[in-house]
Amino acid sequence: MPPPDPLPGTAYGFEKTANRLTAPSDRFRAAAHSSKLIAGGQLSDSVSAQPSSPGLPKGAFQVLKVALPSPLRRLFDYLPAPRTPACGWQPGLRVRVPFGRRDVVGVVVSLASGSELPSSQLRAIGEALDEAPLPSDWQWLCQFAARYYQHSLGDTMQHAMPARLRQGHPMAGRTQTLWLPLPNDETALARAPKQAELYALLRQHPHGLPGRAVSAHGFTREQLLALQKKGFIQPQEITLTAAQPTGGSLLASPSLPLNREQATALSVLHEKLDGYHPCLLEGVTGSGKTEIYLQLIEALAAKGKQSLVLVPEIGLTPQTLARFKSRFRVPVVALHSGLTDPERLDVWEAAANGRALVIIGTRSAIFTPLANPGAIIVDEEHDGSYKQHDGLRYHARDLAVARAHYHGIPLLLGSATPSFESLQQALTGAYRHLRLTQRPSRHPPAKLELIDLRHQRRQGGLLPNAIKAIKSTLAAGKQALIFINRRGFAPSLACHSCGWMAECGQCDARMTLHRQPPLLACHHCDSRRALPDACPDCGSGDLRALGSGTERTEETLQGLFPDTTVHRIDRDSTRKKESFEQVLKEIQRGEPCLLVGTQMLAKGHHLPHVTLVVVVNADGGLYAADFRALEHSAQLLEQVAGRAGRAAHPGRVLVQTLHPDDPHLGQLAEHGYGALARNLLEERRIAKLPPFCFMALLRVESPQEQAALALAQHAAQALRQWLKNANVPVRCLGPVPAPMERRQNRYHIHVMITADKRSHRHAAANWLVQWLEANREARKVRWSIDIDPQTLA
DNA sequence: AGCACGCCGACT
DNA sequence: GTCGGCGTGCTC
Repeated sequence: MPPPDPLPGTAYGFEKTANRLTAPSDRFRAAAHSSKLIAGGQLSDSVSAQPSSPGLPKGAFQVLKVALPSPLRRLFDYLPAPRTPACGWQPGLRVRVPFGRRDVVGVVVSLASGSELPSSQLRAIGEALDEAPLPSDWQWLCQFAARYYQHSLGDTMQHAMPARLRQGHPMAGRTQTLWLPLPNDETALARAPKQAELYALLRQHPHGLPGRAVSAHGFTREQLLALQKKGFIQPQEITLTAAQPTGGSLLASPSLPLNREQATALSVLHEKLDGYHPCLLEGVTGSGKTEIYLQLIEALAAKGKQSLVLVPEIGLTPQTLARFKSRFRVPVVALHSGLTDPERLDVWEAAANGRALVIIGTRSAIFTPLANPGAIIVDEEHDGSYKQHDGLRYHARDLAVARAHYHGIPLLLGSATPSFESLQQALTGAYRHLRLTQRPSRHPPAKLELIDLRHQRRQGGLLPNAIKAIKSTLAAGKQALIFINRRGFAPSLACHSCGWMAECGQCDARMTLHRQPPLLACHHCDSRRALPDACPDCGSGDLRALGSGTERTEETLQGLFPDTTVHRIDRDSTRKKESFEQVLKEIQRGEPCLLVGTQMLAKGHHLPHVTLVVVVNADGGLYAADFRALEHSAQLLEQVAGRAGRAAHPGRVLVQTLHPDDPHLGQLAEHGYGALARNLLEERRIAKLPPFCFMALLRVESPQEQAALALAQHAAQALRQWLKNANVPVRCLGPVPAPMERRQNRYHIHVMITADKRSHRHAAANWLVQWLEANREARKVRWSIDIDPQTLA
């Protein structure tokens, strides 16, 4: 049976709680039904939080609907715990409940007067974990994300809260024991030399030392307790906070002077610091986008408002952080992978209660609650790391749009190479469009020089002309960056006698040849194999490496330039923590050297001494099946090219290609990303591809190809039937095998859904998910739905 | 997702 | 005789 009403608001009792979760701004109420919420189109009613009649149920409620950490897309009814929390029962309370035969942490979503189940089947909440609900903006965002991405609300909430809260730890700030010295007669410690030593140490710290520092000095807990017993010291519990308010002026260091473009952009932003104002800041590499962010943050901080800054995964470097922290005297906190769980909770709390004025983080930071939201800034908004590729498959940039709208605050999307979604919004005027075209160095961005790979000998993937250019760059005392998008020594190993190729046993992929250490590795699963001495098929010893990866190019260059340092920078070479930072520091010192690396090098890093960039092969995205491949490839090329000549020296960018006549590549080389992007947008419009349509992708996977295919087929069939009957204008394609059908011995099948309107796509995706949840066959096969998929792989 | 229950194969 | 494989089903 098809599920009931797939259109607005059946899941999660959403309407019931929406009234408690509506935006603080009145503007939101007015706009809720008509505004463009997410890049690229109208927000459907069915996705928004609908303001509804206020108030809790009139009669005495009897049950609490709780979101639990489970993939099940529904809420569970519970009776109240014996003890009522200080705030009374209300949505947003974290609770511990019995679930099956274990105890789990959940969040109360709504109160109801009764349950569909007889009360004899209901269990009581174990306890409320907090005395006040979780922040309402956080609740709203979880609700929104769960609905928009068709994900379990409980699971979404688990994902969106810090691990400590997920595990049921109390919200109260982290405490630490400080040991304070008391005045006493130390001669009494003559017979306890260790204790005397410890006492002396603490005397030097009249404000106390934390226990950890004491043990770091080599003292034991027993010694501390002995001293306490004798009245020499006393412990003090203090609450640690991520951000201590700091007095005095806002800025720790002065703002930088702005050029005219920057000043114009900033004054436009300053005009509207209140209300939802989405804005695309399209600025070429080195045009000073960060300075705009900093001065916008400054203006908001002056009014006591918080700024949430999202940066790409690899963008959250100590340097970026230092730049923000050293500018402001106000509390700046960062959410990065290096934090411990308690530290993360600290940051969360500091943001939730308004103590932290600047919050910087990667993708998941979009779920940080804000007490006084001022603006959301998404740096490098086109970056792929904003999209989560498993579980809750959210796009942090899109949630940022939704959130800025909800709060009624400005949204600033910055990029040198904007995503087509954001660019289209800017071109239609839905977003304000600010452009920065000047670089402080006054050099125009280096043009790409295409060089023909066909019919030419190459060494380590490099053409003679490229090698010549590298040579003269080194001779001039500069650095060159060689960009290859392939790790390892060579992308494959082949037998020249019989044509055998090293293939992964678990994936439809070739194995990559590595030299350090020597082995064959699959880059799509974790399988690796020893290097064969001879061809496993024909026994020939004539095995050859095909193509070049970073290792091979590094080796070739080291051979060609034995007196020059060659740094290889990829996931393999920088596996050890800190080593990347170390190498970057050395590079920034400016000795002539060569950098060979993957994407890691392409993005964001300041490499002032690089004057030559060589792209070993630009063809990766040119003729790929994925309709976004060209967009991503153009972004990457433009970003790499931006590494050349950032400081006082003009740069060159050599792009090796098998298709020097390709019109897209030609346009990128001649007129830059902006021109190509605008052109490709027209192609997308004609082909009715995003951002001119809305997609959802059903992925089905199973170790048995037939099982995956059968489910996908039945799902597609059922959906088509429903679309026809309900007269919903949505297209359904497939099932088709995924581009790499077999990965880790699992077969991947896709069904694609496209619609002209977001609301129609939402209705179809929602129906499909409910059909799958109710389907027995679907329980045996793994499936997931990807809303706004970024890649079709 | 967990975590049971349940019914068939090789082992102390 | 049991330990344990993963199929099936449930969680308010």
